[in-house]
Amino acid sequence: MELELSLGDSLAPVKATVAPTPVLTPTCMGDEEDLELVLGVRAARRDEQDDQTTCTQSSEEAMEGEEDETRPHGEASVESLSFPLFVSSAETGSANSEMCTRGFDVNTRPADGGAEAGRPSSPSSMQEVSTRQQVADQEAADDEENGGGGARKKLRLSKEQSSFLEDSFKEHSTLTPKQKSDLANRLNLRPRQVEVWFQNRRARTKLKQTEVDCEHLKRCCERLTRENRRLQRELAELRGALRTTSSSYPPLYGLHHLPAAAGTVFRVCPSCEHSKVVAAAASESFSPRVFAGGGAHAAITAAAAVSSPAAGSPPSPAALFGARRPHFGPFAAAVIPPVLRRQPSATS
DNA sequence: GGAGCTACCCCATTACATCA
DNA sequence: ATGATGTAATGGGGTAGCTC
Repeated sequence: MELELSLGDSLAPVKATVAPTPVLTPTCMGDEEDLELVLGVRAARRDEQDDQTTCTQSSEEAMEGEEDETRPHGEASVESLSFPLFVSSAETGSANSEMCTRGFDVNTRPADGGAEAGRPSSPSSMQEVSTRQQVADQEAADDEENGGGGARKKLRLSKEQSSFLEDSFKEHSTLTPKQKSDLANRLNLRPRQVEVWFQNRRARTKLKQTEVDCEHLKRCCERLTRENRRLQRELAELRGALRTTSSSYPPLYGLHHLPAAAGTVFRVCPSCEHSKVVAAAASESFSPRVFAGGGAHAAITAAAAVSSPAAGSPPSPAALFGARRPHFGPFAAAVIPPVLRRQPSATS
């Protein structure tokens, strides 16, 4: 037995199986607890990226040459901030302790001459050139160490770095190569680190959103369960009334005096007892009116069509799938908003 | 058109740092 | 000291653009 409900100002009807177990479609959104599910996670596509700069490790050396020109000296940027990371090892924990003991900071872009160990950038100095070489050598040695099965270094970004990345993420949750290299330059990180940070940040956003969605569906399910119980009670009462009245009146004409609800039609198929709430009132609570003898499945189907959204607009997925696929688990594929899933390219 | 390459993404997982 | 938590980093798999 199915009930098609329209709860409140719900945008889409909610189809729920009445018995034996309440099941709901994941379309139960749009009520007063509606949540904004659309996130601009995938704002920038590759085809929008005019800058074809490659940002892999291997290309970082290629970028070094232009670094000093692209970096906005004197501009208000994170670089102009006094990073604890670059100034003192006291606040950044073991990573900087490692920096002290090993002579370089694993949090900074090693081959970058910009800000090593608390020293402001002075691109033209010979000392820096020599330091760069040392850093590059150290990086190479470090890479060997990692490749040789050494422990993976765990880096902690400074608060300034994190907050700057956070601000960038608020503006755009994906990166163009240019944005990536700019951020890497400003924060003295490797482009790969910036890229990974954005990936992890998107994952965290999605996880949080999933939790919110689950919570919403849980509330939705609880409400529908309550509604389901209430409707079952009413159904039982109506069946009792039907039996009572049909014993004293002819079955086709005996039900007009039953309580009516505003805007709600409740049809019971006499042959199979397949019933459906056809059009619910704006209010969630209603008392069904029973039409006996209206009876054929065709009538019910037609009535269900009436309950679909505005004429001319396509029927809701619940209405479309209802006939063929009456039961939806609460955590079907549609639980994850499609916008958060990988979207096909417009060109494909 | 298809193969190869590159870059990017998501996803699951690992590994480390920090905290209670 | 230890388990829980947060998160940087890694690796796999998929997709798209480009070149040959």
